[in-house]
Amino acid sequence: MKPTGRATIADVAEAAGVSKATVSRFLNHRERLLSPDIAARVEVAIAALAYSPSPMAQALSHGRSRLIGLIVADITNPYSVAVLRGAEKACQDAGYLVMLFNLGNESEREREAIDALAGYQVDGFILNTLGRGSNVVDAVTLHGKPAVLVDRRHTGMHTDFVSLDNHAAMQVTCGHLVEGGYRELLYVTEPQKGVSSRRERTAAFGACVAAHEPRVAGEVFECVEGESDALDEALRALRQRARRGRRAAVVAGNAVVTLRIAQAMARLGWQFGADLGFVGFDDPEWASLIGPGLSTVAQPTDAIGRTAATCLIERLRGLDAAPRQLLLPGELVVRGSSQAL
Amino acid sequence: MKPTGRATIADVAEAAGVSKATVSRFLNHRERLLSPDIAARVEVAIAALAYSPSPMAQALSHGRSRLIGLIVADITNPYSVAVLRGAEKACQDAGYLVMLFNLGNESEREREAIDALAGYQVDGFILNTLGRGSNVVDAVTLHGKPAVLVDRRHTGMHTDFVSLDNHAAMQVTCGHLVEGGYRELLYVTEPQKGVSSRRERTAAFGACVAAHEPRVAGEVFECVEGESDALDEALRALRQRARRGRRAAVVAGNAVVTLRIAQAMARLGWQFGADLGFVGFDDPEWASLIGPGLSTVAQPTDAIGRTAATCLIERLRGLDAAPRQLLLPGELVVRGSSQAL
DNA sequence: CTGTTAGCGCTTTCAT
DNA sequence: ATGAAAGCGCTAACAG
Repeated sequence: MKPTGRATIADVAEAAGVSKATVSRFLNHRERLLSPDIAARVEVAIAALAYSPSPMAQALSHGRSRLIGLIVADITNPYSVAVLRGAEKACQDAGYLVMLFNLGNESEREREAIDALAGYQVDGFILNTLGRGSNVVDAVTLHGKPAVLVDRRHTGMHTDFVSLDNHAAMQVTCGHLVEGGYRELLYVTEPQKGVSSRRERTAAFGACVAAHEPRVAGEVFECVEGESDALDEALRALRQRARRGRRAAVVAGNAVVTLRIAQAMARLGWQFGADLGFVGFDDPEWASLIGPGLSTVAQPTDAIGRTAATCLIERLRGLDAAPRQLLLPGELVVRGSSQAL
Repeated sequence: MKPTGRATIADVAEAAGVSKATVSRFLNHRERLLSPDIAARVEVAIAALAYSPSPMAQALSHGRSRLIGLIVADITNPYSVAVLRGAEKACQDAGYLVMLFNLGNESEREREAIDALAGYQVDGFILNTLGRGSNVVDAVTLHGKPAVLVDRRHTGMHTDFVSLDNHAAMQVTCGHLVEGGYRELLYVTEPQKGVSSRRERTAAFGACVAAHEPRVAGEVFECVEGESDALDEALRALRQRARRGRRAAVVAGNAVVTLRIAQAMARLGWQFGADLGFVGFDDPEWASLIGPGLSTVAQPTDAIGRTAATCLIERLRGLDAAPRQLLLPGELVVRGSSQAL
């Protein structure tokens, strides 16, 4: 047995009585430039030896790895995982394997991640990263590989971009609340910093409120990790404002915030819907379990991941169009927490 | 510019005025067999060219890839993700990269996954797979790579194994319930099939009940996906039995079942604790939000992943001990759903 | 100590 | 249509 235990292209060549080049041609150009009888002999030999080519060697020689590098800001985030899942599926279907790099929320590691992945000759990148310092731009373009951004834009980055249609989703959400009689709205987001999705959603919220003014009033609260007192206070203030017949509702900017608000309400002993309207972004599995049910904006995470992978693979196959923006629609799932009066 | 854009070992060699072999030695054997002045020259050249070796080429030549293949039965499962996270961290710390393969619950793909990963010369495997048909055994040993199993054993597989200490965890759980006055216990699990963790937990439950007999009675219910009626019925039956002063409690075998039971209770309009005691396995984020709080057995998922990776890396570094079994302790988190009377 | 030489497994001109 | 040979970037004998 060979050191690796696996048959090599040389073994197949010998078994078939042809040259390595011929076997390689059979692999890559199939029927195109091979006489049928030779092709048949090679095919038999391959089957007999259970040969399968080494992607590593192929990558080294041909420059392609059939690998896609996926960089995720925080794999703890269910949203990221859901996207990852969709992307991974699409990649596998297209014959690509995913190499995963988790930043664990340490944005400094972005560069490291890209370099590491590039070292393995990944054919392209799917990036769902922090995006504060956009040094990614250089890093990626430096390696000359195509990339697609998910959920978070990088200013000045000339690539495909896939994300929830934040503006439309927010519009539906606010519309639903206003229609249900809610007049005092509070939007809670994680600190916006440079994260584009957070800024877009916040901006969209502002626009929606503006569109309904002066019937409706809206505020934004940045919810910092660990400072739950501040959140409680913000909720209390919201409820104060609601007193004179204007129902109040809170809108959460993402899954993390949704959870924090739910925890805050539990601390305060309030009921969703009854004491305060509530719509969460992202649709956690527990949304239907809690109180009268939690209304949410569900993201098409699987489709987002899938779309991102598909975009990238199209580029890898040579598509040379202008950078695309794919905004997928969210779905407002109405449950008890935002019921009309 | 070179085709890849990156400097190669040859470039460095030329810049330093030495041979490629010397550069390679500098990389791999550092100070050992190099004269200080040459080493210095190489070091300068490397820095000047921002050279970093191609892991691909190294893998091809030296047989090592610094890659670890991680196969996961279902990345949708938060447990798997948590483990993945821990493992990925430990791998990165040790200079390894993770190649992820998600089976998406299709056990047939196990073989495909192993072969694909082996093709990329992964140095070893971390397996959290289905384990019904243990053809994995052959596949892995065939490629002659070390592997560590997480959560699920494969009978006859001669490798390290990392998991929750199911027996101890179940013992604590049942002890807690019995002490709290619960006498009619129902253990709900997904269909056991060949999955070792499910069988172990079920067996442990049986043993615990036996230890408390005849004071305590216990039953096991296999909860099939989609057949929620059957689950409702089982819960009703449990409550029937509880009537004559014997409090009843249900124990969930994993996170999926925990969720299903919570949903069933919502359907039935029952309250945890009050109407029925409840302890879940795995500690979902919503455990504290629902009703009086859901008691759970929290798994040390991060430690499990970390330990698995560490085990594997030790093997890669040459450790040649007998297969180890690392059972990590769970933690019973008591909340309102299993309160004593 | 250092350079030379051969591969690792595959693709790809360039001849034939 | 097929084979021979060079080379992808690196490591590992083998010589000096």
